[in-house]
Amino acid sequence: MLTPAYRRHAVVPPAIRRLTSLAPLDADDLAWLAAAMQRAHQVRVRRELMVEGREVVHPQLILSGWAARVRILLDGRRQFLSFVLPGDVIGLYRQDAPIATSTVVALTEVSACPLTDTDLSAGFTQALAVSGALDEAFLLAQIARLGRMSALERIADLMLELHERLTANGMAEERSFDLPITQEILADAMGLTAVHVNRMLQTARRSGDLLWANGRLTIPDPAALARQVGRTPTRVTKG
Amino acid sequence: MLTPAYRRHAVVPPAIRRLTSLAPLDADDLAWLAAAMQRAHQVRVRRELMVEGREVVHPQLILSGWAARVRILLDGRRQFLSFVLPGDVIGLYRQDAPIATSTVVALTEVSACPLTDTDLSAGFTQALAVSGALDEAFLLAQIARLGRMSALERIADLMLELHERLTANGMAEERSFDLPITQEILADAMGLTAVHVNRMLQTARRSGDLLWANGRLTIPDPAALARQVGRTPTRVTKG
DNA sequence: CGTGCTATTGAACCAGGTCAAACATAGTGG
DNA sequence: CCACTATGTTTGACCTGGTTCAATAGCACG
Repeated sequence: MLTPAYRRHAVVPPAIRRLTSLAPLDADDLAWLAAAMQRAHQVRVRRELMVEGREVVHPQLILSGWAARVRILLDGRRQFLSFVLPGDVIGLYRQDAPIATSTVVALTEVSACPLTDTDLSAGFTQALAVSGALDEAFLLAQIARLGRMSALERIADLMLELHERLTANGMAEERSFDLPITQEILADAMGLTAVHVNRMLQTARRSGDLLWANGRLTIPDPAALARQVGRTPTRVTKG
Repeated sequence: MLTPAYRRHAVVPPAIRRLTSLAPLDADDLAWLAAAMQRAHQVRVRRELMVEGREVVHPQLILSGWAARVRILLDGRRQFLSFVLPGDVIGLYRQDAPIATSTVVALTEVSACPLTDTDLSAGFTQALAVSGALDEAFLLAQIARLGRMSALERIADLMLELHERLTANGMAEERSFDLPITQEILADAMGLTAVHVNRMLQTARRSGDLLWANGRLTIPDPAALARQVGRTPTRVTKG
């Protein structure tokens, strides 16, 4: 067996980084994963990886780029349900003949690979289970944000969540990460208008809580901000 | 084998009614279910069926009564994440050593039974998978409501959702159902204040969209209201 | 009858929305 | 190299849906 590509590089790809952090994967698991990653395909910005109501062929593992689950109301109002990051899996359902419960759209150029049944080795199953549980936890957090937090709190809380998730797959620094979205997208994720998001970001910048410039978000003091908005790390397994 | 209790009655219990509507259950499945239901226990109003962050022992099937998943912020703000109705399953995780991602609290007296591993027969697995997918779909709907709908739309949309769910387990009439909650609970579910919920309910009543009196909610014309708020039935499987 | 919810109403207030214009910035094609 | 277009950010003035606070009323229950 050849040494997988990621072993020859200094950096482990985000998707592998994340999955191995969810459950211990052995050599077999990693080999399957490497094979799956061979089948990666690119998705252009604004294109859909999955469409609500349509039948799901197979789950997909995101390898790079940002995507989001989205729902559009009849009059055009748009709500992003969650962000989809490298290492995330979409379209994983356990029932027969599943249809997608939401549309997933690429926010940047995205690379993703299908996960066929044969990819689901032992260690993998556990990793996907944990991943699914985390997905749910993030949906719950999103509900609490939209329902009961102020605009400023929502933004701070989301940024901390993204920082947490991007840290898990090696895409974040100690106190910053690339944030390749527009203020309008952030607004549609937080149930706000772009104008108000802009103003709140300025407020956050003035108070030194959040700096966002040139596509990079900086949280000067993540721990302090987390304390301030009452956020605790998301956990779904014991130990 | 004795005839299960529900066969001797004219009405099928809501939990069984719902589960059989999610996937065909054979005699074996139903026998297991009947056995599980023997182990039912009661939970008093305001008591918790499950606590966020605590390890989950086994999943529980709700047999009667209303519950809700809830999150409380540090300063006391409360957000209900979803309603839990008879036939719903809570605490079903696929990973090892799972911890609950949210607290589930009884809104009325609740009867629930644990689902031990032995309960998970063949047909059951599919039913639980569909149930899980529906749960997720309802969380997504909740996000869209909170993020992008007006107070009136949120209430109408939620009532239609509840009507849909209660119809599935036989607890709703053609155009009405029992709604055993307070306006304050509804407010905390919709990210509003009780005062505003009260006013919007009056508006809905005046316009003839929604009538709520004596713990019973009536939707004079469900189809028309659904059209009005742009709601389509929640589906997660083909066919 | 008091005590404790829950529902209802009124009045003042404000977080966030709306509308519209200005200002970047980056392609892109001539 | 310069319009020209397109997309994103920023700002100002004004507006409104929903909140807040406080008081009243209805009702079940011990």
